[in-house]
Amino acid sequence: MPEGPSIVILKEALQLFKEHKILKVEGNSKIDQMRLLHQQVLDIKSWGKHLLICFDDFTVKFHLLMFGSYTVNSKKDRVPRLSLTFANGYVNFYSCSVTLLEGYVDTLYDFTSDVMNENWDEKKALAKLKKMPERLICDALLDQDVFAGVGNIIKNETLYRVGIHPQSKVGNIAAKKLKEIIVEARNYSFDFLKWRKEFVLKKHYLIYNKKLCLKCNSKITRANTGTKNRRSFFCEQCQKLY
DNA sequence: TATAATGTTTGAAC
DNA sequence: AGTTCAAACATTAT
Repeated sequence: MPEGPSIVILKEALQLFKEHKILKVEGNSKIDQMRLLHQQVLDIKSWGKHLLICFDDFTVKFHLLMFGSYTVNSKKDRVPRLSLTFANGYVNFYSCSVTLLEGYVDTLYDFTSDVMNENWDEKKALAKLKKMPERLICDALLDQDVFAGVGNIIKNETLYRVGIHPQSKVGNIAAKKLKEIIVEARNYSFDFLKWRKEFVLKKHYLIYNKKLCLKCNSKITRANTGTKNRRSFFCEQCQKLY
């Protein structure tokens, strides 16, 4: 469910509630639910893996973490974390993190660091990478301050596409190559979005969960890498270690 | 059926 | 006081 492109799909699914008033709030979330009641939704946005329901002086942030889910105009057989009812339908969120942030959304988020956002800024991403020469690229790609929205699947697929070993040190990668990674992280994220919408994401994996390299037919290495210790799939032949 | 997985925050331990 | 790391949360496909 929860890498950036999936949250874009969620955001799009909720646009019908924009400018509508909340008629009912339910769920086991500990946030001050009454704060939302009778309020008008001004906007519904996403930033990386965050879904943001925006009101004039506060913002409700949803993070689906690993297992979160949602339904629109239908319900699951368990208590939702939060349920919002409008005149034209309702949305339920399950097993996710919900936080109420004070202030209007644009004062809280920098959308230039969201790979899915129209204001994504490659140059800022490059500048941030240059400040972390000791980090491994597998960790840097998962850093939400640099690549908001990139998750473990996007990380692996991006690195395979650009031919870079996940355990390469950022400082050892030439700026030109870093730019390629930055461009491809966004490119692949949009491919992910398109394929996810068509329910064909998995069949387009080139490396994630694969056994053999599609380019050279050698065995794909699977290992937990970086300080984040997340699963990496890579081809020792086709992905250069810097 | 047991396991592992698209993620992040928290707080204990050092 | 700063860093590190395990625990917690929670669902579903294999």
